[in-house]
Amino acid sequence: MITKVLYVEDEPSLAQIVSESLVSRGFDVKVATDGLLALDIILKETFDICVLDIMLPNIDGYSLAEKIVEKHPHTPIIFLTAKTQPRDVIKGFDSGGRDYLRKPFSMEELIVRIKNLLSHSSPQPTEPRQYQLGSWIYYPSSYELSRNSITHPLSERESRILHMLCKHSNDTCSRKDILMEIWGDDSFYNSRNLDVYINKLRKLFSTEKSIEIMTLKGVGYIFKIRN
Amino acid sequence: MITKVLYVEDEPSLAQIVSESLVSRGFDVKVATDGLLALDIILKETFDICVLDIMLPNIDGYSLAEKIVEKHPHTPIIFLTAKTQPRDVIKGFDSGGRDYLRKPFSMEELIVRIKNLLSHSSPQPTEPRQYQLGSWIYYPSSYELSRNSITHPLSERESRILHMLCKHSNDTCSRKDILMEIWGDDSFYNSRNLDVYINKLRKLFSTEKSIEIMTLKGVGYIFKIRN
DNA sequence: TTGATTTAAGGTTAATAAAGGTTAATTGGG
DNA sequence: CCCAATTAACCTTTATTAACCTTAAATCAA
Repeated sequence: MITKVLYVEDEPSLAQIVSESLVSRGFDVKVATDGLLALDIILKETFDICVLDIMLPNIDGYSLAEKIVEKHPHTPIIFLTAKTQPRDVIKGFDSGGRDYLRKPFSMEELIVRIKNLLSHSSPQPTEPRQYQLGSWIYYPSSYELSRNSITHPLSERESRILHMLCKHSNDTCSRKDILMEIWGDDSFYNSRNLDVYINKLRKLFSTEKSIEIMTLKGVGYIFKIRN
Repeated sequence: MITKVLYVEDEPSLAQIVSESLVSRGFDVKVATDGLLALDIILKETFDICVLDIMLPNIDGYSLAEKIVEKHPHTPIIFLTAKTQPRDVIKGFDSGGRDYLRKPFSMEELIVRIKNLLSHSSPQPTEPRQYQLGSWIYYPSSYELSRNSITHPLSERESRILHMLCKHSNDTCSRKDILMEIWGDDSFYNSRNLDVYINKLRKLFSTEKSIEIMTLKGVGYIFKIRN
């Protein structure tokens, strides 16, 4: 498989030479020349690895790294920068970087470090397009459940909550995380809103012996799927 | 858990200062001053991470790295060396290194790179997924006990306390540790809360002759499992 | 030294508080 | 008006606190 690299560097001549060099070695490189542009790209596309300069227009590399980790925790990030102080290196690792290479650098070294990270980073767990939930099949993208060629549409809330439970099936899914993810706010903590949806989902799966939404009081839920 | 570091460096003054610095940060450091000695050590002991100089008496760091990878493929290796040429770096990664730091280096940077490798390459010591407790089987991840195909769900508190007892079965488990682990606070020391749960667990296992939660007054509990 | 007494640690049970469940009514945007 | 989303009212379960009891180690008296 071809490796997709996001390379963020604001100095055009450097950007071009490094990018060409990576392409010539078989990488599929996307170059962004400023932080805000890079942010747009990472929200839309996924990459196998990101190579970031730190001093960038609009958003610095550290903040960019944090955003990347937030969205794709398994994508390794290498900083490539003229900042050579230990505290910069530490900041780089703290913001989620997995390697830090000082300018000037050798292209050979960059390549070998990229390969090192790629070969030792856990492969991105690819998100399934559908989930087998007992006798139902759940399609998150179309907000529906189907069984024996009949489909049951889910509302937006129902589907997003179910999707979140599916992504963490057989593992704890905290009430707070669900509230933050679905409503972007956990001051809902006292509201019964989430409970209403859990109740709906439980009713939906009430006939499925292998499916259970278990409550962990004070913590959250476990969506149990037995085989 | 304390992190065991093997540090191989033939220059005594550097070896001492780096080793002291690692120890002061809570690492358990073993220093070897030549390659052959280091080889002996890695054949007998296991480490969480190895930090290697390259130019060493008897066996060079690259060969040592290869030996380490052969025996413990998951133990990350950092090279720490005065050799600064790109081809040396490449050789380092080729021989199984996972990072390469040039001398002179900052102690802070070494620490942060060690932590980075440890946090991204830990094949966690696999913990049992189930425990045989008399005629019950306990599944910590699903918060349930099962016996003869009937399952008994445990509440969050019940399960976490039982899990902790299981992890230390036939060994003392201090009251304070349980309070800290479950409630994150041992000012509960005077509260009867933990006792209430111990009481529930005892009732659960009251019919099991081979299981006993024994009290060590002023200390804690021993969860005895006889075979 | 020995047996009684004190006392701190833990055990037991019930009551209370907090978190969550359920159902129905209300809200608010197409 | 319709329907998903939310709020409200009330119910159930689990966690915590309270009150009182038991036990065993430590202290004390003879």
